[in-house]
Amino acid sequence: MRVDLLHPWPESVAEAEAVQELLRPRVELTGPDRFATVAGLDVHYHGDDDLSAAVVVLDAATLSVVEQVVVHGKAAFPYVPGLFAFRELPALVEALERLTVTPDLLVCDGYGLAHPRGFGLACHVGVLTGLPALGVGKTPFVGAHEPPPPERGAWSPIELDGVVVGRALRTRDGVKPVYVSQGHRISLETATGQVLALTPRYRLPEPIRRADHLARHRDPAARAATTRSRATR
DNA sequence: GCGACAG
DNA sequence: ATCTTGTCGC
Repeated sequence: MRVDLLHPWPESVAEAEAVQELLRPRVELTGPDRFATVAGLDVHYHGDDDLSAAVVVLDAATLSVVEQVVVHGKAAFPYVPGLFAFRELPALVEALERLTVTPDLLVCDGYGLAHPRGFGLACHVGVLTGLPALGVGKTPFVGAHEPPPPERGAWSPIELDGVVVGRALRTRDGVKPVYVSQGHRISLETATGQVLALTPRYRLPEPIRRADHLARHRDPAARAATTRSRATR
């Protein structure tokens, strides 16, 4: 698939924030509620700057892998809270461009609307691709919420300045919730339903788990070398 | 063995 | 965020 960056790459914090403000109005909060294929996106860091970005496309009904891509690159921006997306976006975009299929929904590791400027990674990736996108965070990052009841499927709203920007969602009985927010072209209700449907077994949705594993174990030779040197030590 | 969790 | 070690449990 083809992806346009839509803006020059920011050289400063101020420019990056301006890009977010510029693109935020393009976010759409409604969209389809059925998806045949779903892609998980994740990035794994090796040291300070080197990273691997993985995209794994699953059949939404069976959760079997349709296609997967991993690319290696460098972080494209310093780490600044709220500007996290700029570190990973170029590598993720390159991985998406190498796909031969176009997924119907992007499941991002991180936040979407639940973000200080309402434009987290899931919104950014969604706007660049034009595809429905949602974000799943592993830790509470912004906003306030009550802990949801302990049963799988239970949720509580995440509020920022009195506005609901996401949900703390229990995907397994008695296990820490995940934090779901809209990225692009999806309702919060649909995003919640999709996360549950994509999480039959573990805490995190299957597409994200697959992408995490792919990014983490990108190079079996390098991993074997690391294991050997640790054993020698 | 893999995943959650401690901290 | 990551790494490392151990325990519990499916």
